[in-house]
Amino acid sequence: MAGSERGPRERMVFSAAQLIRRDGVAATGMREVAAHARAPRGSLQYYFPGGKEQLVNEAVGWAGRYAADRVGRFLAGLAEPAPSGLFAAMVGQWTDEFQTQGFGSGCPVAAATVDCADSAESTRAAAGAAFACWNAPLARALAELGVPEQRTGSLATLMISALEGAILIARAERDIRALTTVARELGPLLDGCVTERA
Amino acid sequence: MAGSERGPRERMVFSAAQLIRRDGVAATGMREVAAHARAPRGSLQYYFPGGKEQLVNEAVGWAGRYAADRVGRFLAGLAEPAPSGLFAAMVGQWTDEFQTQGFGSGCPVAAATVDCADSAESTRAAAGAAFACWNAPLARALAELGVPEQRTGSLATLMISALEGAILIARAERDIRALTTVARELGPLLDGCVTERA
DNA sequence: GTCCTAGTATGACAGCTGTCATAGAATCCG
DNA sequence: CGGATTCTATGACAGCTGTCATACTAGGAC
Repeated sequence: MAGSERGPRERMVFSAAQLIRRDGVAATGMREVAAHARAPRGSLQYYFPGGKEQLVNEAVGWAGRYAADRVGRFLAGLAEPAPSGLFAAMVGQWTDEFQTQGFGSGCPVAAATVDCADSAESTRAAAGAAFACWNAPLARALAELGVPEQRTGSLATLMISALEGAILIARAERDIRALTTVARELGPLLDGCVTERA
Repeated sequence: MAGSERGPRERMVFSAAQLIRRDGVAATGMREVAAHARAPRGSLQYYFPGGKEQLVNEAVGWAGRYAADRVGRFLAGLAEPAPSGLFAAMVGQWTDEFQTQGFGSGCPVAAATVDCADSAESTRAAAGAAFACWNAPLARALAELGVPEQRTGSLATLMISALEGAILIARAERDIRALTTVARELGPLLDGCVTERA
């Protein structure tokens, strides 16, 4: 999660995502984003003529694509292929972050949803798209792991739901307990859905 | 969810919870809370000398107690006692709200967590307490439904996680699909944990 | 050289935020 | 009646927000 070589525009989107997932959308200022990205403040209105809403939407979209990409990498890196292992890898990314970086930051898509679902329609739509963008490759991965097609979408939604909720609880409690719990309880269920060998 | 007969202080806490769950903590102003509660603005500093943080914390605490109370009512009103039915009732409360009131508002505890976990330690603690306050009666209810003691806490956490995550997705997509999905997929798993008859 | 464009730099704007100081009403006690 | 307590009213404060207008610099095209 390091970003420094890219252009100022990309750095600002990346920084926006980072600040949003820490403080929420409303508490994240544009001047702050520029400073965090070490980008000139004058470039904000140049790259983002749509204002803060555009910047936030792009940050949310970036986060969705990032999550989607990771699914593929987790699937490829699985020791033994099983849905429970994939879910454990997704959860593990968060337990690792919380244990090494602290509980300061959560999911930027969740933050955008909570802060903008009723106040900025385009941002709400961006968050919806981000979740969909995350769900699709996850469902494909489940299919590859032997889950019958008609359930892959539902199970992917369940996995994302449980993960997002556990992230919330973990941050509130400053304890990864909720994350390890959902991984442990959901894993067997997911594996129980496998009917074919890939 | 109507509050009008109580005193101004309670009305302000209640209004704060409503506004927070709609717009998030940062976007909710104190003047707005007073206006929404039809309470005098001058009373804010009188009832909440701790400022906005105190008001937010009390709203979060109220929400946690409200959720905990509902678990008992759901359990009592269950047609046939099973964990899946309890979970369906919890989910149903949200599908009902979304379908009748729209997707404008989510969970206030989630909003407080997202907005304050890294910026207001006391609010983060209040959110953690709210989740714990919700988890306890839910775990007890599962025990009463025949789930062995050592798993009740874990399953309660899984239920709350999945519900909170599905609320997020539903708001982002403006579709209750995620909620019905988690209820359908998680129900059988929950029932499968029942070993004793109550 | 000039011209054009991409990107940057500032400063100002109105609007809102939470907080505080201070004064005022209302209500009950004795 | 006086007096105390509880609650309300109001105006001001510094600080921050997103946005805009405007002027500037760099770098290449020709």
